[in-house]
Amino acid sequence: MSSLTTISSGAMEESQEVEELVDTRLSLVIGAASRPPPTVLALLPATSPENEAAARRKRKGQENGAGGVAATSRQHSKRAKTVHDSSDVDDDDDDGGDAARSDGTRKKLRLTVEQAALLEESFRAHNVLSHGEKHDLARQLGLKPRQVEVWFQNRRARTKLKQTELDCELLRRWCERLSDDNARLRRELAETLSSSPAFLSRLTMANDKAVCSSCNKLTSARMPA
DNA sequence: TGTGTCAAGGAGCCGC
DNA sequence: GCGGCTCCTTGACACA
Repeated sequence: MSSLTTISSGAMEESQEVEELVDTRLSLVIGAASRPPPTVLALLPATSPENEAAARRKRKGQENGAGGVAATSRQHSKRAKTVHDSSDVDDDDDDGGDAARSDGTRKKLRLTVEQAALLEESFRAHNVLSHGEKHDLARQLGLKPRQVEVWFQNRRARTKLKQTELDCELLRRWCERLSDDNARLRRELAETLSSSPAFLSRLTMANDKAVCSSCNKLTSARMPA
């Protein structure tokens, strides 16, 4: 008798390794029960334009050395714009907000409870402001439009950070669960195989595989071309 | 005094 | 080319 128990081709079309079959097929069954939450799935591609842009920036930053950013004509034009931006706040002269002090240091603006509450409320309504909304809100709050804009930008960043933390946690739990399931199924399979040779034959037959009689492992039944 | 939080500055990207 | 966005960083401030 050969060391390989050859089994004829079965009905299954797939020609994956049986071990793969055990790993993936069974995991998929588990997967159906322990699928990652939608938010995590949405996160998985990790190739959103934003992420890619960030990665590009990071790479570029590294190329230019930590912190040292090459001065390009683009930067110069942007700098000019930024200067304009901070003064775009045409309206609302200095209300003490972020005004620089005479010694060059800047005074930190602390929003009042009322201001923060109103900002939160409008953020919940919609997290991006139109030009008009920004100015209206600024007038209501007695702040500069630029300050309202900055608050929304920072608020969006905080929201995103929170969501990322949440997704990481969900992903971590999902991985743990998959590992547990995988280990359990491996145990169950080993038990089944050792207690039921007939089952093993059916399994291998279905996948055109053979069982090595010495090590009991599954291998391809086909001869190399 | 060390640390966390948060408003603001600045660079770079993208869409119009 | 401009405006608005994100990301990263900085600096002021509160608090243990």
